[in-house]
Amino acid sequence: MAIIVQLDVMMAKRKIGLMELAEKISITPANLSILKNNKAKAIRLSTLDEICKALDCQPGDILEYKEDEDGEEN
Amino acid sequence: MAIIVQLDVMMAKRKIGLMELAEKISITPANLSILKNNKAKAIRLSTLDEICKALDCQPGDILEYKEDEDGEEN
DNA sequence: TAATTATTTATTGTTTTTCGATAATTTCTT
DNA sequence: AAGAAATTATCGAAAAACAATAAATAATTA
Repeated sequence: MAIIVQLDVMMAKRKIGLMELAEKISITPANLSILKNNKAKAIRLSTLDEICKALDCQPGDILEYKEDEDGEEN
Repeated sequence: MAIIVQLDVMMAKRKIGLMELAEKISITPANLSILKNNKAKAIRLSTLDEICKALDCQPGDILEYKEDEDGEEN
């Protein structure tokens, strides 16, 4: 797997914490944390939508395709 | 919903048709068509990965957040 | 125009995964 | 140390991917 979810950067830029963002996009902090730390295997476009709206950014600011280095499974 | 899947552009750029891409990423043409025409409600990161790999592009080339115009449901 | 190919749409069933709810744990921060 | 924030884990329900398939529509080509 070489798709990386990079929420940290935009969150820092917007100065918003996980709790606050979670509330804004109506998702539990637990699930947002999973998303934030690349533990999610899929994402609903509606969720991506909420995130982009809340952080005022594009999917490309959050999702990155990185050439497979070794040592990844999935 | 304001997340748009824009596969057409990159496919044209790479001169690859739906059938060929579908085979490359190991998904049925039917399902790829659904994805291509914004009928999908979610996407597996593994699928996004395959697409980026096959089209040699970034998620941001394929996914776009567009401010809600009216007349969309979901 | 007819035949062929590519694409879209629809249906059904299986499997995967999100997501809420919750609790416990760990990591900041003050 | 105490409180807040973040992570991790578990369970169950609902949603959705995806395969397989078939049928319909659009596009291409002979």
